[in-house]
Amino acid sequence: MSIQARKERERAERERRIITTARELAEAEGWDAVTTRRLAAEIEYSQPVLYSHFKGLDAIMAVVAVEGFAELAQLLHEARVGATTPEQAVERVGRAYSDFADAHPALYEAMFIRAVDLPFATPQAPEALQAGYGELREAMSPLAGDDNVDVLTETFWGGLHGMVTLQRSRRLNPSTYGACIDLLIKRFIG
Amino acid sequence: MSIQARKERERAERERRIITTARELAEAEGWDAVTTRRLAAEIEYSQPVLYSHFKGLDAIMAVVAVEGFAELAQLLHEARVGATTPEQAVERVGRAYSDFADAHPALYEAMFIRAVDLPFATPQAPEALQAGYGELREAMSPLAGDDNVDVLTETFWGGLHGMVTLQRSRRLNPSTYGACIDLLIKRFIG
DNA sequence: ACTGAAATTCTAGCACCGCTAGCGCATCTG
DNA sequence: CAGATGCGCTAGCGGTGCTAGAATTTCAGT
Repeated sequence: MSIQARKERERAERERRIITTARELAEAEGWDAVTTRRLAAEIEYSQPVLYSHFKGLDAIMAVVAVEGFAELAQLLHEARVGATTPEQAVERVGRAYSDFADAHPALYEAMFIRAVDLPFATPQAPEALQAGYGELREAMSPLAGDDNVDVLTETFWGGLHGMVTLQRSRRLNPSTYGACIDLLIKRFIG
Repeated sequence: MSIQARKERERAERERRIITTARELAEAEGWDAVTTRRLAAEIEYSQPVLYSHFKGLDAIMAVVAVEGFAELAQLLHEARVGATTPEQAVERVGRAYSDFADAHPALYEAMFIRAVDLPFATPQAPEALQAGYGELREAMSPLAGDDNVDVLTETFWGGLHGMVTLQRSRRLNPSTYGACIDLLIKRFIG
């Protein structure tokens, strides 16, 4: 059975290489540069090999997205537990979200702009995604008051997402972006 | 000069037909269905004709987007002037924006998600776009208080845009979407 | 150790994309 | 009526995601 174990291990390694190569390529040159031919050349296999691991290019992007969900969830968690007041928690979480989007634009794109075939607001959603949402929710919860916590969480998330996407597509005045994030947070703390 | 006038008129009509066909096709089947071959077939000319009118497919989408800016600006204006209080103005404008996005998803996509080659937060931006922003700004202005009006306007816009885009890509719980819009507006009125 | 079977990887190709060079025809000018 | 001009066409380039089927490698049974 050792020989089969080796093959499985090598196959898993190749799959990892596909994913990390896709992510690196996307972060370096954007998702448009991540083509099946390019990816295949990069891992030094032929195109059809990709399809023995994934259903298609979208599925590869989805796996990268899930990786991103995990990293974001971790960052949001650290931001939240590092706060001393509920208000500070919201502020830190909001800033962590915005910073993450700025630091990893391609990753953010896979997570929240492209890759529609992932389930989102359901129990079938990836665990890491639910964890990230949970961090946001946990931060908002003490400040909900009469408002429904999920509505509040989704709205705050929507606000952050909107700022992030308008900023990244150069639709906002760049010089006021920071002030906008500040104001958004203020409106959800008050 | 009458013969040349006729030719110019016919050429302008053909250009209009390209634009309206692109928009109709996009609204009916999404922008992915708007290909040069499809568009050419629809207007009953060959592909290269498109390039005698526009630099490329992106330019066609940009023209559709500008059309959308004008329509949105008109809707926002009507919403704003139909209000009796500053708070109601913000509420009506916010709802008009969200309703517009829901009613014309492909148009909204061209305006605020794709088509990056249009100038946005500068004086070179299309007039209709500036007009739309102006309506938003006018609505927010009375409620700015100590906050910078442009920062407030961009932030409110960002919030709306975020809700709209997360909703359209099915990343939100559909049953709470309305409540989220309500809450967002409330947070910017209070 | 050798041969047939099974699994794996490759080459080659499909149908499509945006875009363009350059030919042929229709129209206008002298 | 001949030549020049401009317009729309056919055909093609290099690219895309994806796949059928050949070829190679690896395994299993005698």
